Amino acid sequence: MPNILDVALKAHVSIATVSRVVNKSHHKVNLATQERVREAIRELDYRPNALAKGLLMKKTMTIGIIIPDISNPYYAEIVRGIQDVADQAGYAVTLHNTDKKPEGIIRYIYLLREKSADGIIFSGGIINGQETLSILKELRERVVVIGRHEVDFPAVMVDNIGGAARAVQHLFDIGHRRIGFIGGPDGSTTALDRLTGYKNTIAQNGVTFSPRLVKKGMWTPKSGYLLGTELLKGKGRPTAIVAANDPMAFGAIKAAKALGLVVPKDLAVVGFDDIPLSSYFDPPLTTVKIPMHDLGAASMTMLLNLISGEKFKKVKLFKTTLQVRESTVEPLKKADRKKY
Amino acid sequence: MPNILDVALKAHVSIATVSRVVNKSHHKVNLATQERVREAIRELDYRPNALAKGLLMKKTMTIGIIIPDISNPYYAEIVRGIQDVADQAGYAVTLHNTDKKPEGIIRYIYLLREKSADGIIFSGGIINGQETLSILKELRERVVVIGRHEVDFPAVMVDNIGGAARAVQHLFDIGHRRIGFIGGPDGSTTALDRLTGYKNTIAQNGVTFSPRLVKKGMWTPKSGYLLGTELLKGKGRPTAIVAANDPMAFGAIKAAKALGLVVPKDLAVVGFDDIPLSSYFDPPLTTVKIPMHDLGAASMTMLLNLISGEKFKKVKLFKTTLQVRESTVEPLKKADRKKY
DNA sequence: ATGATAATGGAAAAGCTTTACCATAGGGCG
DNA sequence: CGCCCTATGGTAAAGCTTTTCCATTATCAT
Repeated sequence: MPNILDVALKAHVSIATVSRVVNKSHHKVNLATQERVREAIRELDYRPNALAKGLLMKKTMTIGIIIPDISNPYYAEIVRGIQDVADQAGYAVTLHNTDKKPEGIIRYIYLLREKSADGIIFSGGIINGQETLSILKELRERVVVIGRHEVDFPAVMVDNIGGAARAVQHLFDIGHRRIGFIGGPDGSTTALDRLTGYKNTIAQNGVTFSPRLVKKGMWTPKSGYLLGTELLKGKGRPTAIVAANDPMAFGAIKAAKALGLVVPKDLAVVGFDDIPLSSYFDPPLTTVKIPMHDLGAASMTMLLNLISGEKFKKVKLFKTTLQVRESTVEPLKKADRKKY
Repeated sequence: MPNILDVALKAHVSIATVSRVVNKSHHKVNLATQERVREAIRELDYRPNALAKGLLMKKTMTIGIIIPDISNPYYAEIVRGIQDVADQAGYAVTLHNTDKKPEGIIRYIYLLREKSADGIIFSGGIINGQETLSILKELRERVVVIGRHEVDFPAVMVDNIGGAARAVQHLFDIGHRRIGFIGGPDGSTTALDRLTGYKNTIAQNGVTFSPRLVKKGMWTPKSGYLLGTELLKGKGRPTAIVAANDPMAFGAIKAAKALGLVVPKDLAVVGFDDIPLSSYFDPPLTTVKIPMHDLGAASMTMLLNLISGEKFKKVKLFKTTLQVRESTVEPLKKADRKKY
């Protein structure tokens, strides 16, 4: 690979001049000289070495994303949002999945630090423990977090509590009283918030919380199926189920069908996230819509602000909306749908 | 951030000694000295700067992935496979989406070259044009391609032609003669191969190709719905449809239902890929299973071989298998299922 | 014609690591 | 007791860029 000296030699100028041409320095360079340099660059197919540049400038134009699992559509969509903004701004993105290895987060933080990443975006998983915090402290000005508020970094938040509340209230509104909940795994704040919204709302409607009606899933359709079956086979079966994400809702619906129940007549089901496939399901899934792409985009925008040192609001909250479809109610006329 | 000199000073040794301790050089270092160095490293929380290291060693332990769109579950799964292997081997991964910008590929190749990536994995999208090829030529020994064979790089292949053939043959076997096809967009070799398999197989079964029965989709459920509607509304409607991926199959099934058709009685539908949700759909989707995770893992393994200079087989072909479910046939007993 | 100023080009340092090569000191052996 | 070898540690170069100061040249004006 040619370096700047090769170019300088070929164009019969100094490396300083080459750099000035490449970086459009305000320091003036004779037009003819510029052309000579550009010609040499073209012939050699020269590109400045980003490693050397990064080393000197303390800027790598690279940020890291740390998420549990890219094959989860929820995170895939967030990552896409991040990338769209990052790419626009000239930043490259490295991706790191933390699941299947508990020590993942710390390892990746160190890795990113070694590689001089300009910033980090976290989503999901668990941030805690003294070690993680102390490591993060050093990077404070370069971290944005999605979906958690208990750590004092800039954050993009989702109203999960409110979303779950709306889902549950919707079920009460259409007459349900025994409402099951298929949540996420321990340690996920998203899962916790969604559960909190559920608890709050049943209490508000004068129903006592029954631990039997609450299960902890693993975000997968399979766990939705398994836990849905448990919920529906036990005595005092719920007439409605809220699942903490759409794939688990699909699993629960499958479980209901396997038991001969008809959705929504015998069992109403509400999901969470509104992944692209949810409206194509049969029945189309009522779900709490999360603007995943926007979440990602907003977090990257924040990080950009952080890097450039601009002032900005440290917390951005995204509202959730309930998409009412046919897994909770028989098809409605448009006019009626509005009230939810 | 502390550097190696800070450590050396603190431990009262030279930087060479520090490096020896850090990199476990065979050059021996007094045990007491080692401990002093390690102590200093711990106190300063020192980590070697990967930029400087990469610059010197010409090795960055980073590879790039260039794909059309991470929010497509097909690619998300491939990326996960790549990452699992890469992570194991200590490599970080940068991700680049090419859709929505035709010049994407070239831009990312240059970017990766600037950043001294140790290798690149391509999947999907279109590689052609003189410029792209000439750029790639310089990188020849560091590129692995997934799903295309017309360029002379090491490749991980999928038997898309055979898969489509099996899907179509299955439909013939259960009595269908008018079989529609919802393919992918122009320029996608995957889409092309799947179409070829379709064409071959209808010909083998003595049916003449009818352009009317073939549509070009965009991989999305929406395009499946739209094109499914077109297919089913026209005269001489097909009794079966093969979709080039699962989301489009879901769309087509929704279209059928909207028209009052029952799947599989009035219309049989086969998808492609077998994404996790496919078996949870209603009816569970018959589909050509692609081992996406393995595809990604295999490509990264190849790239690792390429990097280490080991000999390896330059082309790895993955077979596809037909998952027969209830979108083509009423539930079968296990024994019967075998024959497909 | 000469001095001053503007226009342009160059040299060198900093950023951080690894490693080949060199230097030193101490111990063992003759 | 002196020499040599071995064990250990140090020095310096290479890898490539950007940018700050300097230096040079040429042109213009007096």
